[in-house]
Amino acid sequence: MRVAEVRRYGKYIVFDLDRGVLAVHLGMTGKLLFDVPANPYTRAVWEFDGFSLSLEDIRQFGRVLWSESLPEPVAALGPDPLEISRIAFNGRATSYRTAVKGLLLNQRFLRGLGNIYADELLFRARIHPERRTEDLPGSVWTTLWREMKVLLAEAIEAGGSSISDYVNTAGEKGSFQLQHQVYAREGKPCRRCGTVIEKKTLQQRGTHFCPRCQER
DNA sequence: CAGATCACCTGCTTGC
DNA sequence: TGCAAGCAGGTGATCT
Repeated sequence: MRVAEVRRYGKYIVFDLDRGVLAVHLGMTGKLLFDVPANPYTRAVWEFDGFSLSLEDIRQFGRVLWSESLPEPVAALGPDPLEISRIAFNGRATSYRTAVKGLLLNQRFLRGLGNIYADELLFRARIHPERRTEDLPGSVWTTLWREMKVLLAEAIEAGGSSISDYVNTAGEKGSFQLQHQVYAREGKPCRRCGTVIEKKTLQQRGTHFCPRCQER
């Protein structure tokens, strides 16, 4: 069995094989690591000529899918945030009726945004996370689209956000957590206006925002 | 049917 | 110090 290509597809890592497509989701605590000894959290090991690839996952929220073609849960995901045009973004956004934060986390809307980047994006766009999507004018979607591109580019440049577990395949942490404006900064002053950052639970997710910069 | 809530799992932090 | 409760980069199943 050969791996023809490895690509990212939303939060999935997709392996195109001789036969079929393998998709790995890391969940909250999953890691794909080369050449490490097995431990109690090792969930899978792929042996190649001269090296191995292990999936470690403490909380077991990760998963491995295989199908003759792109597995259905993967194929059902929305467009990639890095690729979507402004027109397409604005067009898709208006077909949902929910809190804007919930929309950003909906992988059928866009594939790949998670809790950290939803919060950071809403802060940059100065949108309150509970604002209803149906109430947001086109200009706001354009702002979200533009800020999303900038935010993700900066986060990728910094190697992502390592809160506790995340590392790349070389075992290295990212540094974007140092640039977070609101995520995990509740009780601290807003870097833009000094107001105390708040945290509340929204749709079961910790949601961080500046009550002044992001008025309802 | 879309949107909201629950459930899954383990480890670490927090508060009494 | 000890222990239980609460919380964590996510999402499929199950409700309303």
